[in-house]
Amino acid sequence: MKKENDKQIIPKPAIVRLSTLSVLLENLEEEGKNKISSAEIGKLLGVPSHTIRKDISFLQNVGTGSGYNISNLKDTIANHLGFNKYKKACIVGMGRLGSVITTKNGFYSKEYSVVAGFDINPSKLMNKQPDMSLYPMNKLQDIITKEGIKIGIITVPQNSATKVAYDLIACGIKGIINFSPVLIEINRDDVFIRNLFFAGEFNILSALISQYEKNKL
Amino acid sequence: MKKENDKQIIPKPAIVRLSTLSVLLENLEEEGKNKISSAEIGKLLGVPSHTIRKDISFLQNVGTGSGYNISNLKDTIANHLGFNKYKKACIVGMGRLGSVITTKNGFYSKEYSVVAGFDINPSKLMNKQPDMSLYPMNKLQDIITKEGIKIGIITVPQNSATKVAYDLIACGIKGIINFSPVLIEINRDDVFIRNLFFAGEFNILSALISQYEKNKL
DNA sequence: AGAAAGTCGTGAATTTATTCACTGGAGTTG
DNA sequence: CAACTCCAGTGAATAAATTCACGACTTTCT
Repeated sequence: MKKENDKQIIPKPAIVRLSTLSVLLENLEEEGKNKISSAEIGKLLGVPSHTIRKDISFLQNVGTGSGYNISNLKDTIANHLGFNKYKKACIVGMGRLGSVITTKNGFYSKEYSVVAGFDINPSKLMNKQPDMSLYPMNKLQDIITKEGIKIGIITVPQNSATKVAYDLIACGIKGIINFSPVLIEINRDDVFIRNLFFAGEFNILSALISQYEKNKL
Repeated sequence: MKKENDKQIIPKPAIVRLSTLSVLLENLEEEGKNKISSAEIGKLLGVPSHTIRKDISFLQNVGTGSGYNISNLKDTIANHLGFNKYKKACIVGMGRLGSVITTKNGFYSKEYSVVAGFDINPSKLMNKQPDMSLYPMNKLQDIITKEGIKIGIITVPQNSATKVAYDLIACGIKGIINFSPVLIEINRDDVFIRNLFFAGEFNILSALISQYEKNKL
């Protein structure tokens, strides 16, 4: 019932599940719910309850003996996984996609904020968004440094995505959400990229469905 | 050098890597490149070369002894993973996000097509897109059945996302790309969901960066 | 208060995925 | 054409992640 060595490594799949779980907890909290069991969480995440308990056990004890207090659990995950350290992001590419995902609506993150937007095209910089400043590309280094931004979003066309990624990394960005359908080659292990291109997601679903069909025979 | 039992199961992480690889190959092919080695692929995907070779070995032999022919490899992956079976998708929620991701630009998939869009709000159905038909929600079953659609995209607000998901599944959809920040509970193993909500991605990056910082000490 | 039902936490067992290490084919060079 | 280099494929070893099984704590019910 104790945990001394805090440097224990958490399996990457567990990190991903816990990160997703956190979004769920945020919503449940807003709905006024305050308690949840590992079995309920498991159903929502599509994994068995023991996987959830194991994941949470990499953090610290937080269960009450009868379910988890949602608010506590959410805070424990955030603290332990370091969500609170990197809350600001910037986005490069203020075209339609860039504008939409930085508009504060139901799809915008409640916990993070995109504080700066960049574009090569000065006319795009007129798409003023509240709570967000727009800059030309030559301000990249300045703003990222000044604001201490560690996460960048790439919504530029394919042909410039790689260059943008390298620029961001050179400015100290450590995490990238990439919507452009190109893979970015990086030779360092301190920078993380999440590729969200739709073609890839289609492929994955298609493959999973096919595998299921094939294996059930 | 042979592979009889085609029902061998492919590790899920391998499926995801191969699905992503396919997008990469598509791009390289367009650029006129026609050969690539496992080492090069590995750098782009951020994994070691032997992982790539192993992944590809779950398919069938396709290497030439000196690298892979890009076009062959792409076709082998597509055939083996069944990409060709499910090329049509539909989308529910024709708001700004829905409109943007179905606009045929650099972010739109080249290999798949969203053939139908649905929305509760009839006024949204005026956002006419070329190559895509828009319908009210009561046409869901009709169109999905008629077109044989197996993949659905959810871009509706949180409060209706779950219901939409269940409707889609009831209509025979087997794969869902969900942009709404809610987790959808499903009790069947033949339906797959990819959650692309941004808050989750932020959390994941934030956690990965923090873990790196912590473990490197 | 005692019994029963529900739930978490966790070391150990098991399963799954990755990495290793080596074989042999393919292209290249002198 | 012989020697060399590069690279894919793969069974076996290793590492990682998941699952199991059970002890301990909570709440509920009679």
